[in-house]
Amino acid sequence: MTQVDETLALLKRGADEILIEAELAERLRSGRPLRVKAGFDPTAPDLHLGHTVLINKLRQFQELGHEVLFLIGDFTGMIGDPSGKSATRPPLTREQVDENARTYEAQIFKILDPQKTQVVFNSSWMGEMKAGELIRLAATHTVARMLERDDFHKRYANAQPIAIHEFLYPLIQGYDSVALRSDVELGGTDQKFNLLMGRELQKHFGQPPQVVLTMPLLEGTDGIQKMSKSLNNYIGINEHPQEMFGKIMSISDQLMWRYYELLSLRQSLDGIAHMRASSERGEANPKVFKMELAHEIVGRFHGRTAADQALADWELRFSQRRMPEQMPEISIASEGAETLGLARLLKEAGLTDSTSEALRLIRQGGVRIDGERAADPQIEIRRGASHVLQVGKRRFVRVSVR
RNA sequence: GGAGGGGUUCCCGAGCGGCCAAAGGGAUCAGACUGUAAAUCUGACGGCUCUGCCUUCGGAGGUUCGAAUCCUCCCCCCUCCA
Repeated sequence: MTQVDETLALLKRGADEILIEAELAERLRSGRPLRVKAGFDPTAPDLHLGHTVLINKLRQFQELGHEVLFLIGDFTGMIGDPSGKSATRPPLTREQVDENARTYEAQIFKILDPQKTQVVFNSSWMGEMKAGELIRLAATHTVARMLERDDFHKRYANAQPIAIHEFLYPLIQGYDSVALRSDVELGGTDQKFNLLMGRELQKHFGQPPQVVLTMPLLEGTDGIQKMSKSLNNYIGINEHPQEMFGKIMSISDQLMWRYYELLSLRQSLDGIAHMRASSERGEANPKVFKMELAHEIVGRFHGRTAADQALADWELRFSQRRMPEQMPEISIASEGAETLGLARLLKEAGLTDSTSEALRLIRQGGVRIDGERAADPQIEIRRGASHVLQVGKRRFVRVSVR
């Protein structure tokens, strides 16, 4: 096995597809640092574990000596990647974009090497482009070609609206590759169309076409749909250690193996297969493996100590059903009344969204006062009293009535 | 420009004059069970001063004892034709 073969094998791990592998091998053989591009949405500076699948791969390129072009699509952000959900978005101000970029940096540099990362904005060349040039760019592709894209195709077939400007998105993303002279572009499998557009446009502009490397999309905590903020099935890398730990514990035992494969750096594929086999034979409790995974991931973003604490806290709360050591404290004004109804208090304390919900939960036995179930909606709390209110297994608040 | 179809509660989607705060599914929340915030089962799921009252079915008017359901105008989306 040559050095290039080894490198290639490394890069292929976890990747969904490499187009075209032979071209990647050739560029690796050249020995020069490759320009590796990946684009990100400017409005979403809140990265989640799904993004880290890709970022981990970028990191791998860096470790091999290549350069990462972290593209913030502030210009394309005006369009929004045509998912069918988002219509036209209001353009962000320069200040907002800069602010978001800083937030991105704070997050990605937990994984990427700042020395080998260039953060770039596509507004810096797209903002300069003349209308005539944009029309010439649009002239390079046909409507039929655009409709081949899966999103467009489905929306068109399902009688969903497609605005004309949405067709510009793939073109601009592709043009970014021209502007950056990228050698490789990474993206999720859902980005394949856009990534290939980069190849076509580079050829059109007389450049060697970039290699396209797609990574699988990580399913969200529901185990079905891809992880995304809008579906609220995500685990953000900036979430509190306890929350992050808990969310990982809440994924199904089934989904855990997928997370191991795509997120664990500690476990080899063989190691994962081994764990899986032993839990399927009933020799090991899947909960233990899930805790290991949660511990590894929390540790990656919050450090070892925080991960240890999150694990200990989780054990305490859910395996032993004890109250957490720390909880928010809230003081509620009784406004002259001698007592306050429990439902009202729950709402005021932010434990429920409405008193209706509070009453429901009380009737369903989901509310505890100082650890004792409170199933009577008529309960009143006296002024001056202080209690631990609990809703479900997870939400605690220490409330005092003044 | 012409013809037709459609906009329903967080999402999908039924309802098409009273029995509708409105089927069903999803999401969510709670309970049971459990070595998991897994799986499974059960229940809840607009708001409130909660056995009652108030506000919802694209928007504004109207018909009617009564409208998500009928009429008028308006806004938006889709399909076909031009």
